Amino acid sequence: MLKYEMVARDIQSKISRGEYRPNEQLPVMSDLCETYGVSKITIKKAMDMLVSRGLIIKRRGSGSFVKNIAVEEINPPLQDMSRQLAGFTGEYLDTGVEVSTIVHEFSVIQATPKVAGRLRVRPEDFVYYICRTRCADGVPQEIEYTYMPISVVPGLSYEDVQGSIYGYIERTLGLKVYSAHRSIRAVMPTAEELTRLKVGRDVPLLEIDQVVYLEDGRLFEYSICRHVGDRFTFFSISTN
Amino acid sequence: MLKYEMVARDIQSKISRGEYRPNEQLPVMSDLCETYGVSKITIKKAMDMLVSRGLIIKRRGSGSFVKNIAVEEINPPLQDMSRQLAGFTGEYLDTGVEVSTIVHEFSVIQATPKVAGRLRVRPEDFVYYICRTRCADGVPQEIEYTYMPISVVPGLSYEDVQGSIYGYIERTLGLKVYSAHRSIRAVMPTAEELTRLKVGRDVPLLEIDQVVYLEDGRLFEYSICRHVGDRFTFFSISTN
DNA sequence: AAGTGGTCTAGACCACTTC
DNA sequence: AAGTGGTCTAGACCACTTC
Repeated sequence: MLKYEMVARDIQSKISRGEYRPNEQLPVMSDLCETYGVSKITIKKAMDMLVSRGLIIKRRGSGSFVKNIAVEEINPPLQDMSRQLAGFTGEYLDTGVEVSTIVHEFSVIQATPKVAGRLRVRPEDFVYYICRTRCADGVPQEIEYTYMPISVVPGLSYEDVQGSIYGYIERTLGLKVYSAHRSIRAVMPTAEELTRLKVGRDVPLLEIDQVVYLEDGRLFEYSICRHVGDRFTFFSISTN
Repeated sequence: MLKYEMVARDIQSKISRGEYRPNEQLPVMSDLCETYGVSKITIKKAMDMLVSRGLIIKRRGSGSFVKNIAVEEINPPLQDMSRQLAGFTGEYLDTGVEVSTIVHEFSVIQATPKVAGRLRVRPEDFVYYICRTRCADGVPQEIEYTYMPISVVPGLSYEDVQGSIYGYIERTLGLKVYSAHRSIRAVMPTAEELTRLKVGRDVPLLEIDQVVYLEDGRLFEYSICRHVGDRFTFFSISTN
């Protein structure tokens, strides 16, 4: 266990136990160095983690303070960022929810100009096109329109597409998903989506348009994912 | 100018000029130390900034790589995170767009249980309730339902509410907005919103539910903001 | 003037990947 | 074995806030 992780974890547990209370000033860094027997830069790194988790605030010249947050928001931290890249299957891991998939289309096509632009391949290059409805306990949650260059994700089979594509990429190909660039909008379902998602025509969808990168910097996915409005929430913490 | 900022800026400009190309490996840290005449930890901090901006990827044991991104995405970086806390007025600063506001309601009420819970005040405490439609060049963009404890934001006047509340908080009260915790969903407009936002009943809205914190850790705002669907996009970059 | 957190260094040691 | 980035230290110096 890394030192800064241990310190961050300990301070976080003190906040959640009420030992450090909302709006209270935390001990100064030099005191924390003594308490934990670590250097200043290690304390700083631990505090920076707590800032990015939305738990504390730092002010140069004045000190660090616990945010006025509810205990429920502390543990686990406000959003489970670690699952934002896990994919649909990963999202429901260990939740006891049964995930199922309806494959509407799985084909290899030549990239349209728009898809080629987003995937950064040439317009004539071959890409997989996959359209799937993802369900939780049998209830449709989202519909995905996914494009992947066959050169980056070779050997994808119908069985993989019925299950977890990320599972295939990580376990079979040995690649690691690294980051996603997303934009989010509200949209209405198309006629086709109405039946596939089993929603009324007055139900809005949250559309996430994203490109996803591997650990080696290569772009392997462009996808548009449309979530049923009343069944999905996206979390975000911004800090100055 | 801080050293790590200078280094980050220089590497970023080399990426945008094509000197470092997509998927190319960057010089190793020890070389960058020599090139810029700074220590390893300063290089690391600069590279970490580029990772969080979505431009590069780091792999322990193998090196750092430029992501396969389009030049247009590089400069300015993928989303202007710095404006995510600027408020509606700040968002349009220096864009030449004329921002206007329609105040539907501005009152002091006793916090309902829900609002008290979100604002972390007692249910009987007084809070401002402000409902406004915000327009850009006369076109309605969003409707805001805002709650603020009068104890944290004293002296708010009708004039402030017609303009920028954040301007009042920062310039008159001398407080600084620090961070926001948000959740995002897709919703349909109410009958009232149809007329206020001048949209059809088939236009979805992007709802952002947020609490906002000051630099001293105090919670000063709970707001629900509903953006017209085809006129708003929210950006996000996730990294493992 | 005193106290806060932020930047930066030189260098030791470590975890991981590649060969 | 060699090369990569990551963690950590002790300490200098700095920017900013508070009194």
